Amino acid sequence: MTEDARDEVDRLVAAWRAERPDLDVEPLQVLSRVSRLAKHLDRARRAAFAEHDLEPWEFDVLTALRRAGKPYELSPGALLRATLVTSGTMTNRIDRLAQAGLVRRRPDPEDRRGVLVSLTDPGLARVDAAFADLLRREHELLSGLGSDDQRALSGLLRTLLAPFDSPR
Amino acid sequence: MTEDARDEVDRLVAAWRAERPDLDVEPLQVLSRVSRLAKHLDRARRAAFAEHDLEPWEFDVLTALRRAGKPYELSPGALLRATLVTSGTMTNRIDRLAQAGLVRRRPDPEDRRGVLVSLTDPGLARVDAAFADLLRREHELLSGLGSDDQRALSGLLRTLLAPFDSPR
DNA sequence: GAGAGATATCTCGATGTCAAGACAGTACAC
DNA sequence: GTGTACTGTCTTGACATCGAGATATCTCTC
Repeated sequence: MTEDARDEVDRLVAAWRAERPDLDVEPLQVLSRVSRLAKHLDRARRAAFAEHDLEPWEFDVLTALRRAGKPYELSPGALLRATLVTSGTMTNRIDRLAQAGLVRRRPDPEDRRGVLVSLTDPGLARVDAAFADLLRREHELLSGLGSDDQRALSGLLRTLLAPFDSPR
Repeated sequence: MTEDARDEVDRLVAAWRAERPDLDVEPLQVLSRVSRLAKHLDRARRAAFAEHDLEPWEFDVLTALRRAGKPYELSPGALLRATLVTSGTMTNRIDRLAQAGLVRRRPDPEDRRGVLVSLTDPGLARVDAAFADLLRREHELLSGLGSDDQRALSGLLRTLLAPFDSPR
């Protein structure tokens, strides 16, 4: 029934049970772990990118362009949908990346409201190096789980994520 | 071999496989989902708290105090460890919560460097209302998973989290 | 082909966070 | 007891983000 506290969330849940035995705090077992893990991942990513002189936000934009394939070009709108930030933020990000010489902006020839953002050669090199490094580190973070467990985990997470991604 | 794209991460992984077939991008199946889910959860939480006139950061501090039990009092240092923010951020948060009348600061009688922060009565009422509401919504978010799946998921997440929480 | 509404991007002000460092007080060894 | 290292909190300045609104362009209906 009562498990040992193995991580911070176990302690957190135990504390809630003591204080509010009337509430069902089971959801925290999953969702608090997701939030806390994401916070730790952010920090790990920040450390990984520091070696390549990239901020996490820079990496996010550059990888979206990299994934698009040649000619590594997307609209700001597509980029903000890929990165879950607001339009003001994306404008700002593109400005700074362009200033750093990692991306380039040009008017969309097919839509005069629009703009197209593409990777420069230095941008491509940087993102490829940082991505390889990130994968190496993430592989390590997951070394505590066998591949069956990893598959199970990603499947469960997909179920939770689906209602956010698909609907609408 | 090839699965249908069921969420954004499936699409993301498929795009990477097409662009960089030389890399093992499996870690993204787990870790990108964790990050994206956390981002969506943040938004959901923000919406839930808005009804109680609380920001997520306010909620985080107030719940840490609430969990501590009577007299709902902790040092800033304990609070920042509980919330994973830096000391400057915590000072700022406490200032604003005190100004809003939700917490109170007093000198630590046992350590003259120290300070103790405690919930006021309005603070206690607000956090209890918001927490009950949050649990209701989180329960709903998890309704796609049976209780066995939830247990499996929290177990797997605990394994990933443990190295961050326990080791020194 | 004119008008209404939708879309794409950018601007601007407010805000929360972090990192680094300042400062006061404590603990421990000698 | 004195000196040194450590701890707990706060200050400051830089910065990334958001939200709301502005502008220009496109699309669709009539």
